[in-house]
Amino acid sequence: MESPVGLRERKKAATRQAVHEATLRLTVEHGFDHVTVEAVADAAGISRRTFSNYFTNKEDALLYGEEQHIGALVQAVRDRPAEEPAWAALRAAMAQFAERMAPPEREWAIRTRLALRHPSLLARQLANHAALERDLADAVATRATPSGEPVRPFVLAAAFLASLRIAMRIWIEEDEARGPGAVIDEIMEEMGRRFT
Amino acid sequence: MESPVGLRERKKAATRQAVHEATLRLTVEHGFDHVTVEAVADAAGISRRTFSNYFTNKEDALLYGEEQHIGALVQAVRDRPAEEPAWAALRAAMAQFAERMAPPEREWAIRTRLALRHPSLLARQLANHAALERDLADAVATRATPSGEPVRPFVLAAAFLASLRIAMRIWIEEDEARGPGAVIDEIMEEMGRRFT
DNA sequence: TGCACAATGGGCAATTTTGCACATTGCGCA
DNA sequence: TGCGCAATGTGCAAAATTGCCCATTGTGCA
Repeated sequence: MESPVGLRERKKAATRQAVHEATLRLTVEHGFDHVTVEAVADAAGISRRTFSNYFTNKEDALLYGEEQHIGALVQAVRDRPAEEPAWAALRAAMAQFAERMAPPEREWAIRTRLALRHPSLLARQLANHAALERDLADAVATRATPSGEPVRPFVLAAAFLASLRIAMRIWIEEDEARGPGAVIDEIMEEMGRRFT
Repeated sequence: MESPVGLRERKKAATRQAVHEATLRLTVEHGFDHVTVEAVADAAGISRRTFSNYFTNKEDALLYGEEQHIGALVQAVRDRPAEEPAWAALRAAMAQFAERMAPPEREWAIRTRLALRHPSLLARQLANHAALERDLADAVATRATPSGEPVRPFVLAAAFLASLRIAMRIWIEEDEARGPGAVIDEIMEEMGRRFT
């Protein structure tokens, strides 16, 4: 499945991930402004200087995970069989993508959202989101849709991402003890009726 | 208490310790001859080449822990108050030395002893033991003893180490659920009556 | 208002780790 | 008995990490 990556690259990836996670954890715990690069470096077991070798600043380190997820999701869509209809491909990619990551905990999800709501991060997140929407539209552009107008892929991608956001919001707000995947399924199902 | 060691040195020490522990664990599990340097390096998360940067061979890596303990014990004796009598210093050093390391588990101790009983290790262990005896004798040479003949320090050190070996043997063989420290105390007490 | 100071970004050299090549050694098996 | 091969030790260059440096920026306090 994976290409035979050497020790060097594996360690680099592990360090990058560790730095990202340390940044996220400390930010959720203390707030973005109260976390220093030095504290992150300490938590990740590297020097402050080495932090700079991996990320140019805290924002990069913090959003790295999200950007990874975005890339992975887009790739998952691209990897779906070419003949699969657009909406089905999006849902299937989401499903196999979701099962690859640890099930998020409600409390943590809430705190993370709060932590990420920070001025110096918003612009970047907006841009990421736009890029994701564009890439998803790209990835399903050649697939079958109910009617098949040229503009449709963008609408599809937007609807898909909107469903995702809505599902997360509902999951966070509701009391039921079900995972986010279940809510996502529900909303996707509802939204999907309009696009299949 | 500790000198302000930098990140670099701390990491080096950690790696060296990790390599040693990986060597010990794999040796106990599979036997000295069935453990390759490569396997040790993998288990320690470093490359085979880096192993060579820390130890010249498996023997070194395996006996590193023991040699560390030896050094620590000798140092502990040296750190005792100068006016403390010889045997008391040895016992006190042993006590404070023992409480610094994790309480060994019987099964593990047995396996370790067996694993270390290997031709290519024996000579080195003998030498280490002799050195320890010499260093301990040195460390108590200036201290008060019951009669104070010049040769006495060597006898003292030998008796001390013999007590240690006997205590370990008894501890390994007996069924009682007490730690090795208790047995050591008992034997030291008995042996000590002849030297105080 | 201006200064002291912490945080940061990045240049640079020293040190460490890695990957690779090559020679040597010891052992099992044809 | 001799060959094939895995394991090992080591030289070397590339890459990564660290420590130390200094300039810049932002902030709180005198």
